[in-house]
Amino acid sequence: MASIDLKPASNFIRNIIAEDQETGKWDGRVQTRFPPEPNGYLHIGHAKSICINFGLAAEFKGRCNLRFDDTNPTKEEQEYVESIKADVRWLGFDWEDREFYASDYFDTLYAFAVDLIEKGKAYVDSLSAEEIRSYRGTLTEPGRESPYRNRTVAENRDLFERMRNGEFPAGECVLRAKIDMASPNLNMRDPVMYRILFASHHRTGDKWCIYPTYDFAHGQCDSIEGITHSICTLEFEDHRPLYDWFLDALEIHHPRQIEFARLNLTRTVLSKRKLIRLVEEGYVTGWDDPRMPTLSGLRRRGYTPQAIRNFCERIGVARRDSTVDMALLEYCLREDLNRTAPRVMAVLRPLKVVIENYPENHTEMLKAVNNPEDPGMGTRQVPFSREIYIERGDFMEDPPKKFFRLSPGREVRLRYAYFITCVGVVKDEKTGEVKEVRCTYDPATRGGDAPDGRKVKATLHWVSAPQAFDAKVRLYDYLLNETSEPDAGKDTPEFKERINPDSLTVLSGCKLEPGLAGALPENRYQFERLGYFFVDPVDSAPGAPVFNRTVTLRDTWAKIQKQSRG
RNA sequence: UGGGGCGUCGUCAAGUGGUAAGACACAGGAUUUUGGUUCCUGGAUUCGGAGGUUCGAAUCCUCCCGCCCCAGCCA
Repeated sequence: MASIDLKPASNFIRNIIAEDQETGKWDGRVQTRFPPEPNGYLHIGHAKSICINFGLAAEFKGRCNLRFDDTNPTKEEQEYVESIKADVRWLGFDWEDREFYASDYFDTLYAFAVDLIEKGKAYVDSLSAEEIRSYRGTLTEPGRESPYRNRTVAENRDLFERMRNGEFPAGECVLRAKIDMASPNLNMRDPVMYRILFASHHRTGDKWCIYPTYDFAHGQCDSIEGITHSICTLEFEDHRPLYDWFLDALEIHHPRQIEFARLNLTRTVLSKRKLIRLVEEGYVTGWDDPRMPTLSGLRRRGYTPQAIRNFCERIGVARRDSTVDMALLEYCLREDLNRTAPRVMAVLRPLKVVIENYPENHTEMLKAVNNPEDPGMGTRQVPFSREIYIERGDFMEDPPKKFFRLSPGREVRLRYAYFITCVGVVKDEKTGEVKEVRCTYDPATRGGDAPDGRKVKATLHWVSAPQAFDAKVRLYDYLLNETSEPDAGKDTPEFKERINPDSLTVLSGCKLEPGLAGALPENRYQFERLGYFFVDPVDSAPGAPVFNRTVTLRDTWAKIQKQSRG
């Protein structure tokens, strides 16, 4: 089936590149990169960046590199590079043979540093970390120059080499750029270029005991890779003058940096720090918990790469801070799943219905359509018998005016089966709870059409009791409750107070049509009238699938109920 | 109170001097064996505010207001 790739809409980065192509600024070349730090899992905010970088490169017949910014061995691990690669691949992007690491360039970066020392533009500082901080000044006051700032080139060269040789303990000294301690831009107040870290690196092992800072590495890595458009988020805008300074001082290729606003989403968190707290404090089961906005979480929830890519195209790219409504993500998901997911009948909260005038010990097979949106997906047979299950919520003994499902005396259609009429209920004597509904059926309505043309207001899904397959189903809801503050500003309650205690509901004994016994991990289905479900690849066992609700169907009735409740 | 950004419908977002795209959400209606899908229809006399330039401004100028980022040897 044709996919639903959207035509690109105008955004300022696309416009810049298009203009560069027209003017031949980069000789028609477009080279971007997605530069994650391998210190955590990717989330949907990263997906935005991935789609921008890989998407723009593809659109303009360019290339996009995958580069790991692994300059801090104390935080980075191989496990993360593997998960990042898996996530980017899953999203549908291919970096071919262009898998790079900042650590690939450590030798070059070291040479760059020496070059700056030779040019008198870098020096070894022996101030402590605390001293450097206090010498830096504040937002409103200029900093002071380090007493070590005017060491000779020879001395700096010697000291830096000794740093590299491991002659100093961590923290003893650092290499700094000699720029301007009075700059109103704090990034220009002699930033640290190299620090001593006796940590083994996931790729270079113990080869180095000094590591470049992000600020000294990022721009040069982009330069080395011949990046034309260095796309990053807004918080790096203040660093741009510094990157420019390094590139100019080093006299090397100078990419153009373009900043855009990071993604924020309602009803969830996207900051790495908060995500870690959710995991570590046990609010979720892990980084791939289906409630998490991580790509691994969304994948396990049942999201499709196509839906996420379309979402990223629809949200646009701009420089203003914004928070996208989760409803848009869900819209993109349903749009994709509606076309592709086979329909099936499943009763989550079963209520038994006995059809009094249907023969006992009899079973017949009825034809059901697999996907009304795609006739090519064919049909299947489902069993029907005297006892069936319907959804508890589809029956009301004393219904309000707008409820038009089953209730005493009312006739409804059982999808693909018969019209049935409620003729009575059986209640628990003590609690008054409805235990069973008694109905009669009209044999003339087989398949769901009345020959006399009479209409019915509702069509219910159902599952034949004797053949029903029992399974566990998990219903997921948003991680966070709604906030009255539209934008998560300073005055919003601490996010933990907003955590939704009902983000997970586990249902067992759900009644599914028998064909689902063979559901395989990662299969997707639409449970008619309920939503889209995904067979969990971790918790399912052969013959015992566990279904995760990916997203509900749009539910007008639920909306009406919510409104009438006030 | 230093520097850097940003303010267009409830939420995203086009638009860059010629008279406010689109999407989601929302509200009506039609079709429907999923209260699903699909399909119509409705909505900013107005672009943070106030002045100014101009025949004409969301787009140019001035002032003001609000929000975000920066004081890691994190990225």
